[in-house]
This record gives sequence, structure tokens and C-alpha cells, in this order.
Amino acid sequence: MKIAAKQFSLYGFHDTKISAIVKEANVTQPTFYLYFKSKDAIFQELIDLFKAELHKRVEQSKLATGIETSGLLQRIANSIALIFQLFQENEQVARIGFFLSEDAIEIKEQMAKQIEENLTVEVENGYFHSNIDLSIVASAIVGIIGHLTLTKLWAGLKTPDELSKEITRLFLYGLIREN
Amino acid sequence: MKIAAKQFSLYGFHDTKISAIVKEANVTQPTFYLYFKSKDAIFQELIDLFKAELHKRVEQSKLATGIETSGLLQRIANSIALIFQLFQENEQVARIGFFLSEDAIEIKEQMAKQIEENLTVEVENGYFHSNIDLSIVASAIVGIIGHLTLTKLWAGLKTPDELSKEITRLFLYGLIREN
Amino acid sequence: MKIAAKQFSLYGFHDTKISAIVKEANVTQPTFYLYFKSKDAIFQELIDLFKAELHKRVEQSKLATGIETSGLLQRIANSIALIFQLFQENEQVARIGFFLSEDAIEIKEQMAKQIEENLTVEVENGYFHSNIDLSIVASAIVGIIGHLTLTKLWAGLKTPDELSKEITRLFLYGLIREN
Amino acid sequence: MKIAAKQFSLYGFHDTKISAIVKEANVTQPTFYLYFKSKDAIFQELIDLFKAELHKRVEQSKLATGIETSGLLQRIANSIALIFQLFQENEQVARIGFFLSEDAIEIKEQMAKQIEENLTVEVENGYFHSNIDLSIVASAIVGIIGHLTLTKLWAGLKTPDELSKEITRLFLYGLIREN
DNA sequence: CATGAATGAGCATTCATTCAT
DNA sequence: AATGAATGAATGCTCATTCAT
Repeated sequence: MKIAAKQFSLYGFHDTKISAIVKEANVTQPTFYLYFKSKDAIFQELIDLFKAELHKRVEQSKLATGIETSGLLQRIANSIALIFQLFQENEQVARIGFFLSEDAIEIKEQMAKQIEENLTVEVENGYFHSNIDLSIVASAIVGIIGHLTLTKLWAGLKTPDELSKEITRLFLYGLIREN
Repeated sequence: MKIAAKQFSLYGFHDTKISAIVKEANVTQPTFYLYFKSKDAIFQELIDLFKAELHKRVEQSKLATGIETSGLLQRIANSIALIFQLFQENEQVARIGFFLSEDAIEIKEQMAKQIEENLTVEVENGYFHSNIDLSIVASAIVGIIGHLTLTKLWAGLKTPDELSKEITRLFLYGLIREN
Repeated sequence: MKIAAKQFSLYGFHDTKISAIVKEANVTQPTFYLYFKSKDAIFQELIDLFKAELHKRVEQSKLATGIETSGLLQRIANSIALIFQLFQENEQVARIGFFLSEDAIEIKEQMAKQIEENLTVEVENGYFHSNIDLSIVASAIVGIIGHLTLTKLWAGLKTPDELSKEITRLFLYGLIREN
Repeated sequence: MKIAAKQFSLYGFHDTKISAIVKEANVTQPTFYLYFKSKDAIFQELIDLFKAELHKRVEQSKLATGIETSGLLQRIANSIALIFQLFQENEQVARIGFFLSEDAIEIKEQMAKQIEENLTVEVENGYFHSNIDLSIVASAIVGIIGHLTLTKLWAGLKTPDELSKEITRLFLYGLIREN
């Protein structure tokens, strides 16, 4: 599965050939079919793996938010950092689940929903504006995380910590200069 | 090309068959090859189309920003709305160029760069913080626009105006409640 | 189709390879799929061909029986000869439809039904016993024709005429010696 | 072997998979190869089993004919009934040996030969016509038995006794109505 | 006596692309 | 300008069979 993940993430679903996977794995094609029902099946298996891990991590970030007693900014940054760390540690699987799969949108929407719930609590706690569409904010966060992962994290330009800090500041205080 | 765009945006590159395109176009396969060098070529042509249009539109939004005399928020919102309008009016081509193509990342980076330049001016004008990484902000904006297009705009849940307004407010003033 | 019929009749369905068919036909595999949807499809097409031809021939033999004014034995022998001739002229297709296909039993039952109808008329005309199960007689005739085709006709040991004459005599007068 | 017989008779040689046989037998594939040299081998073994049993039974029917002191019709009917009984009691193996195997024709020819010998005796005894080709009669009997087994016996429509009686009457006295 | 794990060899099918007209 | 007819080159998948234990 590691090898398959690598190939899929490198070449995409169609351009990844079973023959290439098994060659790199030093087994034969029938062996592949001993463990996986089909090309689609192993791809889906990888997606499900990522899906589960992502769900867990976002859930963790939720708990973290509640438990932490430090400042709001720090708490939120930590939550986001958790996600970036997942992407960093599982680049290949993440690329499949978050960018290559047809389930990607659904996965992102699911993630957005989790984040939205989190934000709702913050609004109830009086930290955030109540006059902003949280579904859009959540969706925006997902979009940002996804794109920064692709362009900054995986490009090696930024660390999870840096990214999460910058995002958090941006989201909390905005761009505008306070006079 | 319209038909090809439709098919590509519906089924993706690999699952779009030349045979299907020509059938819908009521021509034969050799006729297709009379006008396009290959499957890749027509795909690339569609991408280039989008690329050019996107570049133009982002440039316009830059000009708009400069020319507009109304408030900062309104000016920026207008700029972003222009992009969303492009996505709305050219859904199929946009889906190809911005999401399906392998050039997508490059296109987005190019767009981010344009936006970054714009932001730099605002910083110079003293509107924005100077202690924030504008390349990240630009990248974030691109990520947000992309994802909201997919989940809100094309889903018919929000209009370009609504989206651009919400985004702008979020980016300018942030989430945090001012006391 | 001629070549396919030959291969199928020689090797059976499974041991007939598309690659062999197209090689003998001097075309490539895609060309095959231009004209036939699948291996199953061309096999079924051959079966249907035989089915139709057999039905027609048995129907003809029915008419012939009614029209002919010569002796009963001769009339019946002619009817049966028609069937043997079909088998002789279309050995390959017949082997597929009558012996190799999974529809073979159904085809034979259909043939038996046609023959039974014919026999019923003869009984009504007073030529035959009425105290014999005609469905069995019809089924027996089918069994005989099938097996003699395989062992005598296609072995080149007997002609349609000889076979039909012998069968007819056997069926009409039986084996027992009249004292 | 029982399970293999069942599978072969249900699905034919090619569509029967060793994996399916061993699964139903609750053993593994290597275990299969411990007892049978190959797929062909077990198939052949089943055929030989049937072949031997058939030979024995037809031989018995020959003896029966000689020994029995009752009327000719009854004696012959008994002989044929013995065959039908074999088919009834060993449906699966019989289907393999008599219908599915490539040896089927040879087996049938062998059976026809035995029957022919039997008939020759009856001719010599003066019971039957001498101006009829006994090889055809024997072959016809084989064809009838085979096909009636398939369509009447195994369909549960007739018993061995009924079938043998009808066949015998038909063969002895024919269809024609005696005035 | 039995098996978990593996494989060699093959086969139907698909699809972008092109030739001759 | 257009096409009917064809193909080269793959690729996923299956199944009987065997090795090492």
C-alpha cells in the first residue's frame, strides 16, 4: 500500500499501472490481486485510510481547542498545526485523499463541517463575530489549508507551525492596519 | 471545443473519450484530428483559454482596485467578485483549468503572484499590516476562492457578490470580536 | 463470422481465442471489436443464426409433409432429410448451435415441439397410433437426428438420404419381424 | 470428487474453478494437488468412473436380455431401464461423462457397439428384420437415451420405467397404425 | 497431511490515432 | 473538408499450479 500510495500520488489514478506497483513491490500481479480486489479497491482503501485519519485529527484539534487554557490565538494555531502535521507526515496518502480522489470534495466538506462546529462554539463563547457565515469561514479555512499545503508545505517553503500561525493571525485580526 | 470542455469537466481527462466528443459533435474521429493535434492538445488549448482569461480578469481586478474611489472594503470586494464572476460564467473551462489540469497549480501560483503584487501596493499605501507574509495571504486567497467556487458558487449556494463580500470582511477585519 | 464459426466448432467456446480468430481473418483485435461487441456476442450471433435456420428448415419440413401426395414413408423421410441436409451444409454453425452452446437444449426442445405438432397432425389423420406419448417420440427423433449427425453424417459414413430413410423405416415399422 | 462432480456438472469444465471446488471441500488448493494431478486429471477420473459404470451396466443389460425368459418387449425394456437407472442415480457423473466431456462421443460409440452386438443376436434369433443397418439402430438408441435423459428423466418428467417402455414399443412396432 | 503465499502465462477489451479514399 | 475502416499498444484481471514450510 505504501508503494501504491507513492505511485498514485506521483502519477494519478489512471497513469498508475498495477504492473508498476507490483514491480516496485517485487511481487507479481496475481499477488496484488491476492490482497486487493481491484485497482479501484486499493485506491479507495487509501482514501478511506486518509479519511479516517483526517477525521480523527480534526476531532483532536477540536478537543485541543477546548482543553487548552492558553490564549485564543495559540489554541487555534495549535489546532490548525495538527492538520498541517498530518499532511506533512502523510504526504502521499493525503495527496490522494485530498486532491486526487473523486471523494476529495466530500472529504473536504466533511472537514469543513467539523471545523464549523468548532467555530460555532467559539461564537457562543463570545470570542468571534456572530454576523459572519460560519459555513463560509469553515470552507475558507479548508480551502486555505489545502492550497497552502500544496504550495508552501509540500514545497518545503514553510513548516506547519509557521503556516498555522500566519493563518491564525490572518483569520483572527485580518489584514487591516489598526490605527 | 464547447463539447470537449463539457465532457472534460464532467468526466475528467482520462474518462473523456474522443469517441464521445465526436459523437456529441456529430462528426467523425478523423475530423477531430483535422482540427486538433491530439487529445492532449485540445485539453491544453482549453487550459490556455482559461489561463488567459483568468490572467486578464485578475489584471482587471488590479486596475479596478486602483481606479475605484470608494472604500477599501468595497474596492477589494469588487476585485474578488470579478474572479468569481469569471468562474461562474465559464464553469466548464474553469473546472478544467483550475481543478482538473496538471497546470492547475502553476495557474494558481501565477494568480497568487498577481494578487500578491496588488497586496504589496496596499501595504505600501499603508492600508495593511506590514508584518504578515503576503505570499501566504495571496496563496490563501487563491485557496479560498478555489474552494468556495467549488462548494458554494457552483453548488448554487452563494452568488459572486455574497462570496466576495464575506471573504473581504473576513480578510480585512478577521474573526475576532472587537470590544 | 465464418472463421469464428470454424474456430468455435473446432475448439469450443473457451479454447477459441479472439487472437486466433483475428489472426486467421488477417485483421487486428480492435477490428474484431468494431464488428462484435464481445466474444460472447459473436458466439450468440452464430447461435441465433443457426436457431433461425433450423426453425425455418423444420417448418419447411412440416409444409412438405402436408403437401406431398406420395407415400407416407417417403414424405416423412423427405422431411427428415431436410434437417440432415441443413446439418451437412452448415456443419460448423450447427455444431455450435446444436452441441456446443448452452442454448443447445432449448434449441432442441424447440425443435422437438415443432416436430410434435407435426406428429399430432399425422395422428389426427389416422396414420399413427394414438396411444403413444408424442412428446417422447418427438424428443426421440431429435435425439436420434443429433446423434446420427455426429456419428454418421459428419463422419462421412452416411448421407442425409440414407439416414432419413433408415430412421423413417425404423420409426414407422419398428424392428420386429412380421410373421 | 463428489464436490468436483457437482461443480463440473453445474458449470462445465472451464467454468469450474479449482478454487471453488476446494472452498466447498474446506481444503486448500495444495491439498487438492495432493490427491489429483491436475484439473484435467480429476475430470478424466470422473469420466473414467462413469465410463466403467456405463460399460458394466450395458453389459448387464446384455446378460439380462439373454437370461430373462419373459416376452421380448419386456426383456428389452428392462435392459434399457437399467441404463436410465444408471443415469438417474449418477446424474452428475453421467452429465460429465455423457455430455460434457470430449470423450463423450467415444463413450457413446462404445455403448452403441455393445448395443449393436446385442441386437445382432436378436436378429440371429430371428426376432428382428435383417434388412436394417443395426449400427444405425444402435446409434439411434444411444441418441434417444441421451436426449430423453436430458429432457425427460433429469427434468423429472418421466421415470426410467416409463421411458424404457415407450422407447421399446416405439422401436419394436413403430409408429404406424396397424389395420 | 496440510497450508499460506506466491506465480507464469495468458486473454478479453479499450482507446487514441491514422490510412486510403 | 470529411469519412469508413482499421490498428498499435496497452492494461486489468484470472486461474491452474507450485514452493517453502
